[in-house]
Amino acid sequence: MTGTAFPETVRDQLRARGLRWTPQRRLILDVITSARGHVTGSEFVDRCRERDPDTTPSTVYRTLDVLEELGYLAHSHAADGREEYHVLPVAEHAHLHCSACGGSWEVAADEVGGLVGSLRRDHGFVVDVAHLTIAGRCRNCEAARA
Amino acid sequence: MTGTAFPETVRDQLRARGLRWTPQRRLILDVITSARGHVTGSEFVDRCRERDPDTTPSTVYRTLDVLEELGYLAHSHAADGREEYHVLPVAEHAHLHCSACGGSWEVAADEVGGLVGSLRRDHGFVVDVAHLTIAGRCRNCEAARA
DNA sequence: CGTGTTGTTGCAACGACTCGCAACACGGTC
DNA sequence: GACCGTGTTGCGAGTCGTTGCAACAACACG
Ligand SMILES: [Mn+2]
Ligand SMILES: [Mn+2]
Ligand SMILES: [Zn+2]
Ligand SMILES: [Zn+2]
Repeated sequence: MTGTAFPETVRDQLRARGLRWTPQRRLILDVITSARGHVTGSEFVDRCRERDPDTTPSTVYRTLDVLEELGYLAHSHAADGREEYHVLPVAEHAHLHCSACGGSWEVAADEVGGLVGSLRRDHGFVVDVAHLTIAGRCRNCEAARA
Repeated sequence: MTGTAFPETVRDQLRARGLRWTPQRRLILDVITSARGHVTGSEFVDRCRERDPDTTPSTVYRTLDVLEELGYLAHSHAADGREEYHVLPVAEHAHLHCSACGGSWEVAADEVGGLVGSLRRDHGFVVDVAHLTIAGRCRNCEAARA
């Protein structure tokens, strides 16, 4: 026996909350299912348009918002402020962005655990780790600066 | 005797690099001089327009870029990805943004020193602290969630 | 002071979202 | 299967920047 497929799980989750299952949402779920790693908002729009040229950006962005509220996605921002989405469930992580080469890396949640703990202790502030993007220079670019 | 005024210092810095001192840059420097705390890019455009209605956005944004390269400004991004500028020289700091109430706080550079050190040690990554924005929930909003 | 080089400006078009609103359609009900 | 209430879509307009390009002007030089 196999478990329920991902899109069907989401469908049931939506309906359980009084939300609707539509062809547009179905398409976006298919795109998510075949995605790996980070995908920007506009890349989602492009990928949806490949399968349905009538895709509207606002519908895509609104659906991504809904799916994020349901916990199926998390977004962060690249160094230029643009959105990047991550499909869940995966290990929670933050991001490193090199402003010199544009490269991007993931950082495990426990690597920023010290900071998360001290901000909570000293300021009562609860960090959203998945949204955290740290800009700077990667090892190679820093070395190349010599 | 008084030191050289801020705009004149910048003027000399620009000329020393083969860059030019223009009325538009002079105006932006005046706006910066009378600014306190965080100012977004579009707020800069608005404030310039108050003094000169002919101000063009692209000129403002390009000048802010130049001044950041010279080290007179630093920008970070609010939780929605929009730009925020800081006038320097001030103590280097990172930012906390509450995604519930929209509030914003500064975090001293040494409060994130542990993370900066471990990322450098473990990944060779050099963090740009001034660009760092940490999103989450502030003490009040976290308490109110109960 | 003209003159020429080259950095800058203004403009228009574009990219990445965001929002209000009216038409539409999902899906629970009879 | 028709009906209906409410969530959703598509659209147009708007916001916040970014970029290519031609006209312009700062300023070094003779
Ligand atoms: Mn940035
Ligand atoms: Mn965000
Ligand atoms: Zn790099
Ligand atoms: Zn708050």
